[in-house]
Amino acid sequence: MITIKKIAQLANVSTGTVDRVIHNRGQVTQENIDKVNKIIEKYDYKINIHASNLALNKKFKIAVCIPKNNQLEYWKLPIIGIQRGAEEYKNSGISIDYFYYDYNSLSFMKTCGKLLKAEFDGLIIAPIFHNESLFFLNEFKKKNIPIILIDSNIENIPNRTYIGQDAYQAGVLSGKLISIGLTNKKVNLLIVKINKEIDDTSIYLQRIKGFYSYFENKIEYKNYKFNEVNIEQFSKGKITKQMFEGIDAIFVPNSRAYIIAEFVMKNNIKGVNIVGYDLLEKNIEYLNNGVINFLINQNPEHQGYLGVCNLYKKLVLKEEINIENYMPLEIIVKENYGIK
Amino acid sequence: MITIKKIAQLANVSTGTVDRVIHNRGQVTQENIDKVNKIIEKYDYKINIHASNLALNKKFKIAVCIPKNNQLEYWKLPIIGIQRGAEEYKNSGISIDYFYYDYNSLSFMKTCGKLLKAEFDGLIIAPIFHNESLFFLNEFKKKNIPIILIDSNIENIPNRTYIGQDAYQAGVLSGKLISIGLTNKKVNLLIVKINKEIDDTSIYLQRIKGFYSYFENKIEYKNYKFNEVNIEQFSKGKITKQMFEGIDAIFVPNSRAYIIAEFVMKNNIKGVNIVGYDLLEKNIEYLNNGVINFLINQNPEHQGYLGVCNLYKKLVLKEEINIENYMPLEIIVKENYGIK
DNA sequence: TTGAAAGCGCTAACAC
DNA sequence: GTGTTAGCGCTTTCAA
Repeated sequence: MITIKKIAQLANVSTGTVDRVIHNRGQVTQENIDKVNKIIEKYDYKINIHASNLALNKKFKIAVCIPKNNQLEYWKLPIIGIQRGAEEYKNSGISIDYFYYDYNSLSFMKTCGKLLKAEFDGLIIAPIFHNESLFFLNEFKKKNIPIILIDSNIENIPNRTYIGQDAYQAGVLSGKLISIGLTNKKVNLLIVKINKEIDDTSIYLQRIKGFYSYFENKIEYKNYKFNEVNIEQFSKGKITKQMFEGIDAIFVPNSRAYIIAEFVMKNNIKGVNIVGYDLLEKNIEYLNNGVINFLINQNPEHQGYLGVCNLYKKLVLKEEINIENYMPLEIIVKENYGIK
Repeated sequence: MITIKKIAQLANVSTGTVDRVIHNRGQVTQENIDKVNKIIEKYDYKINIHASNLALNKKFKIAVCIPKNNQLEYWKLPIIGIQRGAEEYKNSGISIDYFYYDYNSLSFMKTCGKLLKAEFDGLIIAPIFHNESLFFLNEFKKKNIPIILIDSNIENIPNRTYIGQDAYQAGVLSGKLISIGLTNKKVNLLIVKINKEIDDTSIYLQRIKGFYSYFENKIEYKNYKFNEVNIEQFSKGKITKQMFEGIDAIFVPNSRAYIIAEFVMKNNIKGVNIVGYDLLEKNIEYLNNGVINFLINQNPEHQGYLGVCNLYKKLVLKEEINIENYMPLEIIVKENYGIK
């Protein structure tokens, strides 16, 4: 392994000059630039990361901006992953600051405002609210730091990294899963949209789009009928038994399938397939007792962990990172849940 | 962040003494040991990995011992993952030496013999052959280096790391998958064992065990009948049409489901569910045209990648690594194949 | 049993 | 434009 010192000797220049060439700091004649680059190439010089980081003696601060997790079970999971990553890389100069927001756009914007004033070297953010995110991400860009989006994707942000599900494809898959085992001549599907105040997050809409697309232009599904109902999350009373009359299968495009499963179980409704998302405790409960057939997991814990790993790679190892990291679409049934 | 120098000042000793305490090198009075440890604790001293590695100036060699991949499509995949890891950590002093073996126990032992004489700091090995592996792993242990098993597990080796599938549970899952959509009163299942010369690898046997266990003691499956056939891999002629008479579903406990799928398709046999393992090209082909219903993926690429990551963590970052890393049991259907 | 000091390879400030 | 050099924090050798 050749070092800067050796390169300097071979090129008849000083280590300072070699360093300037390597980092494009300018102030070197073209002649010397060429000389040094030739040697670098010839001997396949690779920077010694340890020496570099020691000399830089820089600590890296990562800001994490995601929903508060004390109310939302789902959002505990990315945190767990992030903490695992933090633990792993703490001796390499990585530290983490958390910026939580409540699950509404106002709080999101406030937190982003704080973030604008803060100092950090990398950002992991769950950009739940599309337009607001678009605005702030463009602001953050000016800080010229690596930005990692988890959970929700925002395109059109140059040079950002996305870690999460391909929401559209996740919808397609749910279409497949829901149609497994449906052998009736006529099939009635129910899509249940269980919303918070605003839940037009792009993930949600794309899943529904993907779901429908699965059935498009396939003759074997020409007798499928699709019904949609909207339910407010906190008014379970609005769920009625008649919604389920004649229904063969139910698709819940967010993590709240357990609300439907609960109703189905209590009212002893038989023979409906339920497909939903995310491994919340209650979802798992109904998966285990057979009310929910399939859950699609987007591995939020791993998303968080990968977020930290990617920033470690970028900041410490100085490597390029992928622009897009889609999580595998994990199909979860009772028998493969919890295998680590 | 406190440094060794500061600790030395605070304890009124030299940096050498602090270093001796930190690394338990002995040659220090109990009094000084206590003094230094107290300060370390008080200020939560963490070693600076970069400085440490720079001073050690050590390069780490990883030996990789897996089947040759020019004939075996499957074994290309761990290599891809390993190469990805190698690329990622090459500037941190990690390099990789490959030791390939042919898929038979003699070649495996020969290669292990070479390995015994070689010098390296960490080992990634696919211990396909159980007894042979048991012997050699115990020999490798004497080198006192971290050992990572991928693909196949060997228990009873103290302090080794396993990265791979929980084969038993993978069998259980295939039981579940095969019974999806089977609504007949009487069900005939066929287990097709397609063997190489010796294919009593533990993975294979455990999958079959897990498969049967899924149906045990469940009344809803009391009308299931199980049939087994053995086929030599290279004598496809032995597959006969009558094997499939009255059969509702077929379980192939290794990666060769495509052989059955091919026969089923050519002979226009309808209405059998096929469940198999691994995303070989041919398996995917039959998954895509609907002959194979489910494939269970054990993510061999990721196994390789994780192997390198784990050794990086252990050797470079000096962190403890998990003893067991089970891959999630990925259920693959057409709609979620290839999402990265 | 201890301390002093050189050196790992790179960075960056400073002097020329 | 270029060279010199101190210093990042740790390891290890050597002398005491």
